[in-house]
Amino acid sequence: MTSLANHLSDLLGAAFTALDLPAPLGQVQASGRPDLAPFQCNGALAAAKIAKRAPREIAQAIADAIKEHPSITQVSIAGPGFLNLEPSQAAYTAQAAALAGDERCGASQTPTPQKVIIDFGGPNVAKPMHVGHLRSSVIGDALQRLARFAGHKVTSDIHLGDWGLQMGHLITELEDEQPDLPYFDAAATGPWPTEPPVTLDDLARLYPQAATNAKADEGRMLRSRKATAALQAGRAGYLALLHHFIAVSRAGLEKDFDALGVHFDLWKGESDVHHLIPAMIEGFTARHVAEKSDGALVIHIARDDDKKKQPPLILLSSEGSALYGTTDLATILDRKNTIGPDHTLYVVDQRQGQHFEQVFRAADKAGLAPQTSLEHIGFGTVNGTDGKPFKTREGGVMRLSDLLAMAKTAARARMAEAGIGEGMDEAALGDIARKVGLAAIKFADLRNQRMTNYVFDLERFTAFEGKTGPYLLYAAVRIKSVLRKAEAQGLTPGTITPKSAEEKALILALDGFDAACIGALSKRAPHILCEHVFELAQAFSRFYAACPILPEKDEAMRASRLALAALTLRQLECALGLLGLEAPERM
RNA sequence: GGUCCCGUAGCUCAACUGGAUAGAGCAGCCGCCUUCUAAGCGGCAGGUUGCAGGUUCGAUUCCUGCCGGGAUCGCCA
Repeated sequence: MTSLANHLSDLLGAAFTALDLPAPLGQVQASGRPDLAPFQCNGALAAAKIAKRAPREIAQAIADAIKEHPSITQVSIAGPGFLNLEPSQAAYTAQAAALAGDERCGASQTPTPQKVIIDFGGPNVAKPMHVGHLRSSVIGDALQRLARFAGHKVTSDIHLGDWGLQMGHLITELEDEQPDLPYFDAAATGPWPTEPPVTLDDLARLYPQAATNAKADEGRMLRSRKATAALQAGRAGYLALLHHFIAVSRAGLEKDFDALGVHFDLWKGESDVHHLIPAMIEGFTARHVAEKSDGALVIHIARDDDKKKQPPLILLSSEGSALYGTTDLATILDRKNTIGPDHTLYVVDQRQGQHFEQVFRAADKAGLAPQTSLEHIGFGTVNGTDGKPFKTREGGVMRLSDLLAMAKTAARARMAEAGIGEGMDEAALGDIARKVGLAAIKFADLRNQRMTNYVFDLERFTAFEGKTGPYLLYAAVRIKSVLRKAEAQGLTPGTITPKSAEEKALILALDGFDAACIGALSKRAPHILCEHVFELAQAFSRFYAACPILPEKDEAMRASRLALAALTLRQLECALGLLGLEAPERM
């Protein structure tokens, strides 16, 4: 189906074409002045430059050409040549019917499906999930859902950080604490204990400890780097430790991501492409893509027209170990061989922008993938209300699981206060609180433009009023309640025939879904969809306040409003789903 | 110091790639529950878009220069 805005754009486009002007000038958009008309077209102003004619004169010609069309009830010219368009009653009715009859609630599918990989630049095995991981998880998840919904073939990969220096840090730090473990004997070949020598808490403690020590002591750093190289060279005890670390870490991560409702097709990590590295590097060297520099093996990626100095990508450190960029290249190679993606998105902190620039250029230079097929989806850092990196009151990082628990508790308290869910069992209440708390957190994150730095404010995250996740859920829940009662009374929805301003406004809001999905995906900007869902929920709330549904005496009008409510719920739940939110039955 | 990003209401953020009177939410004030969930709805107030120039019919948006904040700059990720 076609949105009303697109339908009108086609109409205006034809009118522009008839004047020997480009059709895209006919682009119709939601009006910036909804008090004047719901839609506007600014093409006459741009056309004035091309045709060297007065903009109002062109606008008048366009208006004359379209004013008799059945979809339009009024067209007027304002200011320097804005065209204001008011759709006809027939257009509203037809559009509502089309939306109600469309399985996808008005959202189109891409005409050019692609194979897309979404790399979440996963958590580091050595560190627990904290609030900083929220962004990549939630943004990446919204993008994978949007891309799938649009018809692309998506493969998501958490892509754990499990192969670099952090493993050397963990190994050597553990050795200092428990030197008698069998893993540290260079000659030992196993078998190894099946019980992991560490817990999740141990990992969380060991890594920062080692990193701090190494920063202060060059000799300590060298031990970590040598251990990293030895691990990568295949030392059996270290590999056994690696597998323990990954298993312990993954068990914790699965719990966290499950609680967050984020799922991946692949749980790959850097260590999974280890076996590809030697041959890859050999090939690079043979083809003179890579060369020696200061004891390391590098790929030069600087270009003559660079404004900014581009340091080379380091493939092998002077200790002989692979680095972050090396495994990223090997991963691109692996994906080329196993999946053959058209496009790869890396949803990773903006601070790694330079790293990805290096990797993408190197991949292009080495013939692994064209640079245009690789895209870094950066985002701002998570700061506290003071503008500095977020810390708890005690000065530590806040764990994601603690944040989720807090939001859930706050939601539960709000329900008790409002007397919601009396008579329900504890499990059902907990499930509602979980959904509400999760919606609060996810929406608070997603509604921000991706690139700007992000202020983490616990109060805002657990707020349930205003422009929040729970507000959206609440709109859906109220519709569900109405529909339940309608069904109990044997009432059935009918043809949507909007009469009031609120009903028309709601149809227009519904009609914006397609543009929101396209915008959010093409700009990799979930906040555009957030904006749409909020406007939809708002339009519904106004309709709900102004237009009685069940108490309405006129049968046709009641059936019309019931159908409009049902349609709204369908799109609301669809859009919420794309953002990774879920509406309960009651709240 | 080089490069990049940011600066919009008291606070947190939008503004569909140059359009009309810069919009929301929170906080503040005033109304609305014996009609479907008040986690709601309506209204009021709140701005020289960091500063100064430039480009043009028109600038939060594009260009230049300042001021202020952040990120990053070869073997960490």
